Amino acid sequence: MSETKKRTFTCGLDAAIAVMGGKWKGLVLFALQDGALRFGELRRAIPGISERVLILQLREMESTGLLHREVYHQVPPKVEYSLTPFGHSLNAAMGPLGEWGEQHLDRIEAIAWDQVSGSGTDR
Amino acid sequence: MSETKKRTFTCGLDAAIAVMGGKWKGLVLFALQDGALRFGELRRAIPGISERVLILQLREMESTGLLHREVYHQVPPKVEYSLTPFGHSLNAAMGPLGEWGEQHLDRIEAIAWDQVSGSGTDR
DNA sequence: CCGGGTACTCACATAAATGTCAGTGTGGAG
DNA sequence: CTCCACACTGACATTTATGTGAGTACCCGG
Repeated sequence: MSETKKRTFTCGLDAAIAVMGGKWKGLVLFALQDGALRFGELRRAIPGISERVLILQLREMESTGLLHREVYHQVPPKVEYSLTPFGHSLNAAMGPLGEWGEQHLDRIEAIAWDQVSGSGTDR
Repeated sequence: MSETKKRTFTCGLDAAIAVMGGKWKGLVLFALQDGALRFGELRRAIPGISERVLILQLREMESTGLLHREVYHQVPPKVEYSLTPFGHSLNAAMGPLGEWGEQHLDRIEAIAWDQVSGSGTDR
C-alpha cells in the first residue's frame, strides 16, 4: 500500500476537494488571503484549531503548492506563511462558495446537526 | 452530549464546507445536477463508492435539505433522488470550484499525494 | 535563575469518515 | 424452486482526521 497511487479524479470538483478538503484548509486560505501571517497570528486567526493540526494543514498545503513558507533566522524565530499564485487562484474559486455559505448561514446553522447521519442506529 | 450544539461558523466558507464536506457529497451533487436519478443509477454514476457510504451520504444530504427522496411503492422498489432548490444553489456555487479543479487538473494529479502529510514521522 | 514568547516536534488518544461483506423481502425470469 | 435486481440495513474493520499534552531550543526582561 505504498505505491504511487495515481489518483484519478472524476471531475474537477473532485480534484479541488482533494486539495482543499478537511475542516481547516479553507479557513487557512481565507485567513491568508490578505497577506502573509506568522504562525502565531494564524493560530489566533483560526479559533479552535490546535497547534499540531494547524502545522499539519500548513505542511500539506505547502506540499500541494498552495502556500509558501518563509523562515527568518532570527531570535525569536519568525516564520511567515503566504499564498502562492496557485493558492490565490484556489481562493478566488472558493469565493462563490463562501458567499453561498454566508447567504444561507441561517439555514445552515438551523440544521439539526445532531441528527444528521444519526437517523438510523449507526452511531 | 446530546444538546443542540449550536455550531458557530467562522465564515460562510466554513458553513459551506460543513454542508458539502467529505469525499463524496460534491460528486453526488454533480451527478444529480441534470435531474433525478435512482439509487442504482447514482451508484453506477459514482465509481468507487460503496453502497453503504452512498446511502449515508444521501441520508445526510437529505437531512441537510440538499436533496429530495421520492419513494415509489412498486415492485421492484424504486427510489428517486433529486436536488432541492437549496441543493441546486449549492451546486451553482460550486461551479467555479469545479472549473478551477479542471483547469489545474494536471498540476493536482502531479502532486505526490503519497508524501503529502507524510513528510515527518507522523505515519 | 524563572517565566514568557516563538515555532515547532513527539507520543499518544479519540473521533469521524469510509469501506467490506453479509443479510432482508419482493416478485418475475428461467 | 432458484436466482436475480432492487434499495436498502447491520455488524464489523480500517483509514484518515483531529485533538491533547508534553517537551525542545533560543533569548530577553525581571
